[in-house]
Amino acid sequence: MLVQKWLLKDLKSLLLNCRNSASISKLHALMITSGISNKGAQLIASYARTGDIDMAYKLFDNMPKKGIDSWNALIIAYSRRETPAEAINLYRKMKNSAGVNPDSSTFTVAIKACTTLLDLKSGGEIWRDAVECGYGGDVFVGSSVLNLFVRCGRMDEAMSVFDGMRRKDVVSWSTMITGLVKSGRPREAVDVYRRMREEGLEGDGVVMLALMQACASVEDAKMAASVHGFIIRRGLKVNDVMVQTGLIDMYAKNGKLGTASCIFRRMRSRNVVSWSALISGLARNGDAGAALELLVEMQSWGFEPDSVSLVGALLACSHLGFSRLGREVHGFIVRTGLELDQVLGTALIDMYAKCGSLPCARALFERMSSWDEILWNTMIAGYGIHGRGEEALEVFHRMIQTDARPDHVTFASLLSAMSHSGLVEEGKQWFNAMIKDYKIQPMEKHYVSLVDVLARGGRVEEARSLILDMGCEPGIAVWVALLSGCLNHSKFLIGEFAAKKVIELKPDCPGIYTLVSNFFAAARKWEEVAMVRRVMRSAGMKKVPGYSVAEVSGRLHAFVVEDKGHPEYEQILEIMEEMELKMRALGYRPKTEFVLHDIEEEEVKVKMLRNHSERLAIAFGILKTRPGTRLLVTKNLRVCGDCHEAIKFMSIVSEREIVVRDVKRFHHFKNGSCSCSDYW
DNA sequence: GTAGGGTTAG
Repeated sequence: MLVQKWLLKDLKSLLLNCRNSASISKLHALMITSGISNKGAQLIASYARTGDIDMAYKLFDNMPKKGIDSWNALIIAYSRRETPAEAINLYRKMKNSAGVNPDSSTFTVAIKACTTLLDLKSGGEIWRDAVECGYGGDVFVGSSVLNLFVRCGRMDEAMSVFDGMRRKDVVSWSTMITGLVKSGRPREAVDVYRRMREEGLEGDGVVMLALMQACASVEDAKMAASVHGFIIRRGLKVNDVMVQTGLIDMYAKNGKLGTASCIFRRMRSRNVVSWSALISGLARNGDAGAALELLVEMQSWGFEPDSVSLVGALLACSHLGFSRLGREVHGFIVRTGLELDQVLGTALIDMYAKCGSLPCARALFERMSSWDEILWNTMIAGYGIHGRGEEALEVFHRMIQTDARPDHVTFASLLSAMSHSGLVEEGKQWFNAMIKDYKIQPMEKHYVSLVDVLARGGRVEEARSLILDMGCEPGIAVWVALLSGCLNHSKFLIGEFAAKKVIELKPDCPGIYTLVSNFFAAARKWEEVAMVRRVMRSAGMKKVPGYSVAEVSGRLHAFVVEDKGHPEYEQILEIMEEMELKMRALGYRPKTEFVLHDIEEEEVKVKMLRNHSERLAIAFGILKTRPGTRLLVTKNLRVCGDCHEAIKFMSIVSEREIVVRDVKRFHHFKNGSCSCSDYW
């Protein structure tokens, strides 16, 4: 009797404390001898918790009268054991047996099981049952079905359930906010957050994390500052690694690399995620060098890079044209046996393509085990920047034979590949197919490529009509494309029209002024040439500092214009002048119209051209390598027209293959010619 | 309900 009393009092905690199935059995036996029979559900839960699901099931099966608690205990057990399908089956079994009514936890757990399986059909069915049984407004059931819809990407359904919930707690609000962010609707996420505040609820850490992601994707500096301020004011886990990492990511994606680095430096503890967040942020926002330094530093602190940090590093290699390090990253992946998933594979393929190793890119592409849209797009774009339109088309044709759906990026890459290879008919054909067969509304970038391909082919009238028929207001890029075609084909009438539009739209980069000025010079309109210079001066435009990077013997060397600070500047000039004599003998004449300063002396202009960063980088490469070597130089702006001509001659006199990648495309210089047919 | 990753173009 005493045992029975004691058992009843503490049975729950006793059962909870049982670590293994055997000790539960002992208690179970004691319960039977003491005549306790109303704790079946707790026994089932305890057996299940220790992993003895068979015993739990046996017990359940032998129960003469199964109450809701017992059903729930078993359903929970199955859903916890990563056998959610079993949990759903059990739910259905319960529904069909008479005398039991599911309660809030039954529905919550059953719907959760459906969420794990992303089984929208069963989940919706159970949700309907819940509404029928009067649980439609239950906050737990509501949150679980909310989560189901969110995970399955059904935000509109989620929103309607959310609006119907009588009571909302922080979890339901944050599920909604997180869901909107994850499905690419950050502005609506912020709106929901505002509503939450209006209803008198404060966001917690999870909500803040979601808001940081929202700010990261829309570059809302004001919102970003207010989220950060809120975190500080509330003292909201300020030192929490997750929150700090969220802040780093947010600031980095907003281009505030200084703030991001500052927060990173002040962190008391970091993990791989925090390191990777900053590495990716730096790589994406153009500080590739800092990204790579951080990767090295990370390792010196004992953190092994994972696939995310390596993707960031590969992005940095792509930017810099650092093929040696890119290959080393690939080697590291192979050595450490890191799984080559779609994202990592894509980053590697992109790196090989942008570092000039198309065969490596293609070989890796063929060895992938599955191909998603982004992977196809990457390969198409890779051929595109190298002016290999035929191969780009071949890959595209293979793509449309699979279940991959070409998207706007696919066509942007494909059309740009057509324009870089002069495939006019194909460009037109696929532009039309994009609209008609793939139901993709053309965006400005698609128009730019098509105008480019037409104008390059000399069909400037057609290109102009296309611009005038655009559904939206034509931006500067389409006029620039038209103008370059007009310059190439000496179409001065339409060209003048385009040139005026370009000036009207106030270009913000010197290269475009060069184009306009060169066009007017070719048309012998000297007054307009002077006008362009005036406009250019008064615009006070931001001049992006140009630089070129050469990879020589596996190391990177950066050069700016007239790089007097370089330790070997004198030797570089020497070899350059030496080469120039031979180049002139072969017919090279400097195109001084590419000097956009008001300078009279021809000799000074020539000197300025000689000092362009790409030329210094190439001369350095020639100085440091043997004939026959392939040089790779990347430039952050476009290669100037005179350099383009000069490098052709440099490839002859230096007996080297010179590959220059500028912002637009690759130029392969070999034996005095370049892979691209025209400069503009 | 919990932070970081790949493709366009200039």
